[in-house]
Amino acid sequence: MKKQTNSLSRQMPRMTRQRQVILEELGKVKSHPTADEIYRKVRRRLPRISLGTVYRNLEILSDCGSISKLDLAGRQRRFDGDLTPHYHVRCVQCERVEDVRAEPHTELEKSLTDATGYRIIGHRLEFIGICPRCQKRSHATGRRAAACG
Amino acid sequence: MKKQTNSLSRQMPRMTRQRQVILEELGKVKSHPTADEIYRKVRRRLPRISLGTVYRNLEILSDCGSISKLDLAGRQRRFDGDLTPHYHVRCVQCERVEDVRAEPHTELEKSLTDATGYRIIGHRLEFIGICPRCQKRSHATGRRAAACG
DNA sequence: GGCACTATCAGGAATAATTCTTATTATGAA
DNA sequence: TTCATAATAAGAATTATTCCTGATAGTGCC
Ligand SMILES: [Mn+2]
Ligand SMILES: [Mn+2]
Ligand SMILES: [Zn+2]
Ligand SMILES: [Zn+2]
Repeated sequence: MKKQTNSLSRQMPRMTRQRQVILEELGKVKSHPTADEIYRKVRRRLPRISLGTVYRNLEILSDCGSISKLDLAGRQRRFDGDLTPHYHVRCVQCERVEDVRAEPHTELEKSLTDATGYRIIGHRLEFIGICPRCQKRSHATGRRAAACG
Repeated sequence: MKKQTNSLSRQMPRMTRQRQVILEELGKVKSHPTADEIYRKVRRRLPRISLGTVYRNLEILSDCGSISKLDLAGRQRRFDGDLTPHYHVRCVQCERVEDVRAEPHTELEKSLTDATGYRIIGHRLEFIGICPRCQKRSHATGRRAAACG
């Protein structure tokens, strides 16, 4: 329903305290936090910040190319401070999202223009699996399917 | 393209009129409609149906393997009556989603278990581009953003 | 410093998609 | 028919996100 904003389409505006802290907190983690996870982290340093400010600044930082907004499966948006091109793997049980270090498979896009008529500008590849933690737990308990960690 | 290990995990319950019409309407189209698009179609035949019933039955039909629930980018869920394995391409401008007829690239999943520790059960590959219709309409804005989800 | 101008803020309302609750109705077995 | 169960319509609730508003804070100019 929303129009897609072009990446790098916005000049970096002034770096406010809130924006700085959001950027720092996102840089600290290897996970791929949602807006409200970032909000909780940032609030420890800026207790008066609002969730709206977090959303707005994540959008701004993403627009000017300082962070990346992930478009993964699931209803909640996730953000990534790591700008190098990489894929992700998601645990179906605990929803954890981790990096997959691999060369982008640009060859996948070959010949698709002919096949579809679309001008192909990219692709999203996301692996689905069960993380080591959840594998261990399902062996141990033999049941349970949510909220690990 | 998640493997079909746990589809059919629910036995098909009785086929009600509402469920039947939802299935038929989804079977009619080549597009990948959202729940409310299906709701609008179905309502022409069953004007008293509720959106909640559409959601509930799409869930049930998907659980028992009669349709598939797509896990694409974007905040709105889409459904597909076509159960054969295939990929999709999404137009960034008009959000249209169309099929990509291609062999599943199962080789992508090779070696990921070693690299990540995850037990890989599938992958989701979605191409991003501009559809022929939107190419015609757009003003040569040469955007080039390789999005690797 | 004082002033205008603008960006950003906090807080909360609004929106959108989806799920849940409740009272009612349909189905089918005994 | 009687009864238990499954499914329904309607709408409330929830969740994630965006938008609005009035207040505040940074910037350039005098
Ligand atoms: Mn990452
Ligand atoms: Mn399809
Ligand atoms: Zn896990
Ligand atoms: Zn298009």
